[in-house]
Amino acid sequence: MADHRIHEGPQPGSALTIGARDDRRLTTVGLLFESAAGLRQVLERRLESNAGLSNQSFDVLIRLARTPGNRLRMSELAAQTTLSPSGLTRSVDRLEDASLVVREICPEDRRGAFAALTMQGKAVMDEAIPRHVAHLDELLQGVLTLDEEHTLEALLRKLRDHLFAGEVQCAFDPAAPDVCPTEQ
Amino acid sequence: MADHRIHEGPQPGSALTIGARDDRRLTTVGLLFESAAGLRQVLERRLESNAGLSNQSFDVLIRLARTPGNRLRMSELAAQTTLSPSGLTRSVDRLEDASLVVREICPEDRRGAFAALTMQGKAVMDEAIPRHVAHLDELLQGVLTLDEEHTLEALLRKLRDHLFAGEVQCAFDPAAPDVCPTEQ
DNA sequence: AGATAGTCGTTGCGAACGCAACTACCTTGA
DNA sequence: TCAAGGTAGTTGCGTTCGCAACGACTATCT
Repeated sequence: MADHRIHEGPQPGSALTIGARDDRRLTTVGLLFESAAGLRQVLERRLESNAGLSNQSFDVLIRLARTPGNRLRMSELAAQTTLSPSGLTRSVDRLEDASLVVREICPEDRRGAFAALTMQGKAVMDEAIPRHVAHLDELLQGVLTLDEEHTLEALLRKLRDHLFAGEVQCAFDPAAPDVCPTEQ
Repeated sequence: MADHRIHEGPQPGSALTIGARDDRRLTTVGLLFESAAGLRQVLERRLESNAGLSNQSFDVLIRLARTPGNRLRMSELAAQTTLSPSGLTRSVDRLEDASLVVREICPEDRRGAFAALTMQGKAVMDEAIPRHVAHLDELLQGVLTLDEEHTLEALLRKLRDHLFAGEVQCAFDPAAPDVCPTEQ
């Protein structure tokens, strides 16, 4: 059971029959959402029991852990995580309550603030990251070949870059789809 | 700006340097999450202004719209959407308040309930779905070739099936990774 | 038939989020 | 120098969600 999760093709009798091409795209984005949601769910479960961290907290922490100096501006962190400024504020509040992160004032811009990993936060991540990676390996073992993983990564990167490029650009010219500079 | 959204490789100086292979997988899942989040955000914005629907409501409604009879058991709907039973209850509550859906009792199992599209709900979806598809086409136009889209779909399907198969199986034997029957 | 266990859906509760409004600060230009 | 406008981050408020507990019903077993 638990199959036919998504519309695997519309029923011919339905009054809402959709063209096959349209349907394919609908299915693809459905798969994207389901994959992300499924992965998130599995990872969150394990992350919770391993380190007592939500997926969201882990996302913030790993970006700090992987930044030289282990600190990042709040705005930078908000941009990197898919979180609104207010959402990030609360998230950092929680991490600060848990003594994993501290806020540091920014000397050059006194409006700004850094979120910085504490010693304890670093220790937690030093343990949590390898576990997380191991879990990921275990989870993805045998699903995709190395080639397929590379392909998937490349396609997703293309998609993501396009989506966010379009978003940034809308301020200037919504009609120009691919002018925005991308990384690398 | 708005680039380097995700860790595009760890800094060599970082104390938390991670093996390159591990890093790649971390990046891939990061891309998966970001793509889904980005797409969700863009679609939601448009969906909201076009039909006054949240992405979540649309997800429920489209599954009803594409089912013969335009009705589905609550539990079925909960399984199809990535929503807990309680989450689905509230969602259907909202849709019922909006007169897009009605609950119908299930004669064969008097515990159960159907969620069924109302006339108005069907009318809304008859208009919303083509718009949504058009938006999707516009959004994805020129990002991926047809081949790439097919490849992406196939890879995502593999991934999703594996994730959910593992989830279901855990109840029986967590060590057996690919016994669960899949669709098609 | 009657007791027990399991399933379907709903509700109380607390957690997390986004939006809009706000404060504090920086920047630009007269 | 000082005013006007923009930016960084926080907070009030409303919304949505999942978990756990519950009531209603069904299935199973004796």
